[in-house]
Amino acid sequence: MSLRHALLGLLVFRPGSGYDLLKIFNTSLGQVWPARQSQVYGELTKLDATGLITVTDEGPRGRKQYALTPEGHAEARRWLAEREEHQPQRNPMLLQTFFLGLLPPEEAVARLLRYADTAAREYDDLVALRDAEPWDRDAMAECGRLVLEYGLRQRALEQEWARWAAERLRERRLTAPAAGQPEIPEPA
Amino acid sequence: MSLRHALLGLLVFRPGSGYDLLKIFNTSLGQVWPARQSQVYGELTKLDATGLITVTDEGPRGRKQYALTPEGHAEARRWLAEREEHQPQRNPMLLQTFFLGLLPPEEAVARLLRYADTAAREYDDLVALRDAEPWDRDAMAECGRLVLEYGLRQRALEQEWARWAAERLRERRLTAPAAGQPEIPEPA
DNA sequence: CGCCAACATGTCAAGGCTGGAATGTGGGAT
DNA sequence: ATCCCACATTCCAGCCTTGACATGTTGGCG
Repeated sequence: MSLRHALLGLLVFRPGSGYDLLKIFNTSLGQVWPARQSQVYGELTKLDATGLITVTDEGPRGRKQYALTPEGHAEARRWLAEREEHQPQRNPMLLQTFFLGLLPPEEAVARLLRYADTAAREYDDLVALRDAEPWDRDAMAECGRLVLEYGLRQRALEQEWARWAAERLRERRLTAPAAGQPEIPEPA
Repeated sequence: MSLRHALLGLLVFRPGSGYDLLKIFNTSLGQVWPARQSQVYGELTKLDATGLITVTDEGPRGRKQYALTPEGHAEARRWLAEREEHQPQRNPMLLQTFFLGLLPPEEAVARLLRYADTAAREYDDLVALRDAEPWDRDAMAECGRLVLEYGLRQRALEQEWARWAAERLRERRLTAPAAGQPEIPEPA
């Protein structure tokens, strides 16, 4: 339930409307904590009802500007101090990798190499982003830079790993031909 | 909705009961796709209702052994061939990192160094696992090894990144004292 | 002046996931 | 013979998330 805390965190910096917050989710924050429109508006309503945030201003198109209440500020502080133990992440790519042995070896290798390519492309995108943005505007940008760096390294890792895995599978195919296990071949 | 496919994938190798499958989720598979008991049993029931799996044997304590039907096999094949685009992962650690600028610098640095320590410990655990297991039993173990390697590299990355980030924050604290942004200090 | 892209919010059904509770059986160790 | 742990399943309330649909406004450009 950390969407709540992401919103509170953003509101510490400055008050904003659902629309404002949403824009942040669609760019930077969404890279580490995706959230849809309906979810953001819904959560804001709840947060308001709970008294953690409050409407401080109403603008043109029914715009409602939210800001933290003292309770909200306290909750943000509490959350930030808290240690969240990190549980395993759901990773579709690794899930498929787990079952890659069910594909014919050439296909499995090809798949891994495609992963590598994708990662390489994403890496380049992030590099471009890194070089385009001014990262010393404020504390949030400062930390955004840290998170971006993580993404960068992650993509590099993904690429190297996928190439390593492909190589390993290829070798295995040559030395140990058939491990006598079920496969999923082409459909008849 | 990939829990469904994880189950189908496992059942390609050998038939099994909910209990059997659950054990796999609690160890290897759960590292890339966590699932609780209630979810596994629920999904098996649905899968059975859909006709993708079927009960092939009933054992002692109401044990039901499931196996793939031809449709289930086809669906597993379909899924494995499919390219799932990977959307951003929710990452609680990075979410907190994003807001680390709200903490006093020393605390932020300490936090990052704790992340590094955790990652280091997890790394060691995975190394132990790597050296304990025989990874050439079958195709599933083979690929499990690939996934483990990913976890290994991931932990190494996390550690290095966290140290890098801590160092960067520390430097910044010395050169550019206050960025004139809101902070969350100690409670009064 | 008219139009459109951006602004701005609300609502809902359906499905996924969590966490807990409830229930009962059987094999092996003592 | 007994006991206990591992085996084994079912159900549920409640929250989170997704993906749509629905609706209306306004500032600025041509």
